[in-house]
Amino acid sequence: MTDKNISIREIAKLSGVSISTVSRVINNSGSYSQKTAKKVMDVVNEYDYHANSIAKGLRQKRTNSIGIIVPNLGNSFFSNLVELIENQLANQNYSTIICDTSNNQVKERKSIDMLNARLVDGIIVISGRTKFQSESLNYSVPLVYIDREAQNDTDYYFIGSDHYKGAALATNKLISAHTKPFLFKNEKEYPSIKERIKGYVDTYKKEFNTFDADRILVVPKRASLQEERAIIRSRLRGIFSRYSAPIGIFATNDSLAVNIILAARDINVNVPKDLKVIGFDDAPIAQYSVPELTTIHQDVQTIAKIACTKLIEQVTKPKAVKRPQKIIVDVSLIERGSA
Amino acid sequence: MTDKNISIREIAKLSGVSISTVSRVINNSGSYSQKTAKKVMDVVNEYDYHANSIAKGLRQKRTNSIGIIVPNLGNSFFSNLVELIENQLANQNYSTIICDTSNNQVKERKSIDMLNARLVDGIIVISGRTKFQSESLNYSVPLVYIDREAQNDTDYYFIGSDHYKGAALATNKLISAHTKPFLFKNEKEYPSIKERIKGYVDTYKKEFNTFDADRILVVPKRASLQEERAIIRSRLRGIFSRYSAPIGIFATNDSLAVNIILAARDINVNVPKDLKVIGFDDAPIAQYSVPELTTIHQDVQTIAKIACTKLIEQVTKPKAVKRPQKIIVDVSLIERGSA
DNA sequence: GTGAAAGCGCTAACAA
DNA sequence: TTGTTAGCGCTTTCAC
Repeated sequence: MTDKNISIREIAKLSGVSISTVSRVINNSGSYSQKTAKKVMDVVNEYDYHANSIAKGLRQKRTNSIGIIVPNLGNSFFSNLVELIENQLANQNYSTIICDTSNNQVKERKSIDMLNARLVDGIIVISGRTKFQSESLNYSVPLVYIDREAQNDTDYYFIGSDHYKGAALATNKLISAHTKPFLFKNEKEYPSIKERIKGYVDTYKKEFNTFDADRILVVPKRASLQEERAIIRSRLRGIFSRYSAPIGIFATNDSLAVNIILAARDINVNVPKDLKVIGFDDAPIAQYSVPELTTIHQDVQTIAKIACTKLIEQVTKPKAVKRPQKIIVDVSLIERGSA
Repeated sequence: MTDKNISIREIAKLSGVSISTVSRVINNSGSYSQKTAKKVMDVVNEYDYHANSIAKGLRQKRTNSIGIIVPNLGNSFFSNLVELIENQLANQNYSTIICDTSNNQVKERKSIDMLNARLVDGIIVISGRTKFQSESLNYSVPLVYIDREAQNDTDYYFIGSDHYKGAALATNKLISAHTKPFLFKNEKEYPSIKERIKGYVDTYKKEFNTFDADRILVVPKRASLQEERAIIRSRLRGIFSRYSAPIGIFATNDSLAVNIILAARDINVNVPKDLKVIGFDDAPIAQYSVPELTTIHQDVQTIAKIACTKLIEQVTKPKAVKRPQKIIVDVSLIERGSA
């Protein structure tokens, strides 16, 4: 292990040509003879030379790196997305600078400044708590939003699942199982969650021509799962005291849905016989509950692929960039045992 | 949104001083009067100037970025680790370049070359399938290994959980519940898993003065969880046909452990009465099984913290670097319902 | 086909 | 306290 990276200048010296010739050969640009190419490449290989991408970036104003802003890697939906995106980008020789904002707006702002200073070629913004501060970008870097649209920012691509349709699928499934479904949600209402609620409400109204707001129950976040399940149990008892089985519940995410199944078990309610539960996301956990969770599958693979394609398209052909688009990716109902 | 980042030269011009003075002010280095400082900062704020970190990096040979190599972000242990590390680093103004190698050695090699070319100030390598190819690094960048030691590479820090002790804790717990515990494992044997097995075997031998290799059962990975559970069921049936309840099982990871609980349920074996199961990792899933999983908690928080501290120590005080160390982080038994 | 030279934006001697 | 200047390693005109 030598202690220093060799530079293009030394390669030039060692192979007896000029720096510019070395540059041409290793970048396969301009013209050069096969003979010089071989001379140069031999030295390059011998010394395991790799161009300094910092210098290259400074010179070209193009760093072959993409920033990715994510609210919380602890959430499997996000970490899967990031993994898939990183893979796509790496295949095209882009490196990924990751910024986990912990759902914190100050960190989000700092991340953007940092990415900006690092001259990233593009940024992928994955859903976060609040409106993304794109106005704080002081230069025009290609931007793609996933899962949550930027408010007041129609200049960029947006890619997201069809949350509305997913909710409708779930609700209809519950209705056709002879229930008048309830909706369980957490407190926070991200735009994607709003869409799910809307899909549920509309579908419900369409079927029953009426909708009573207390069909929507809120499960606040608590420090421990135990406390959350206690809250769910009391909600469940409330429902079963006023309505008769079977009851249907559409939960706005899978961990909530599984917690409902577990709470039901605690109070001896049979799922799916007396209680039918459908979640959203198709998180790993959906396959570890008893019964396994029926849920709406988000096509993370496709979302990641489109996001990368569209971003790199903008990066490489800034001229050809069409009017920004809103791309909605289809979802599907995965029937397992819970409904 | 202006279309171009303003440079230090323009700030200098606008505030009527030289670029070196601007540099001194924004970096709070050298000396300058309060008056010039104010003049400069006013312009800096007005134009929302941020130093170009690429140029800075090229000049200083220090990029304030850290590379992190991870085998698979889909694994919650790894994604949690990465999230915590990213947070620590961001607090100290380092950005994180992430490389998900998908457990693929070619990608690992490519990642290292890339990080090398990007002049990262340090690299954190999180456990992967095979020996980390540190000899391919052609310059001496500080390196910290997490969860898997580099073979033939004693020049760097290593931080990992006390897998051996964790396994011993689990095994002893099972023994004190009057079982002669079995061990369930997947095919792959990472070094950390090897330690767990060793801890189990040693503890078993210590108690019973003998050890029979078919106490160790292998559950191969399959395309679907259903198939894996079918295999587990048959293993379980085999055990119950030859031994009487209660049976104890130490599983080398939590998802395997939860699958065992689910398989047991399928064949009407009561957990924890007739079958006691202990996992390893304390993954999120451990709290979603019925009964909840008793498991060994890895202190990811501490691991991340030490890794970052040690790495940044090496980055900032290369002289002061002590002899590399192997740091073992304590683990603990979390008693829930499954054992 | 090849080389010389300018310069990307910044920091860090060194002078003044 | 401040300014001048020389590069960091690379690409890219522009000559030859």
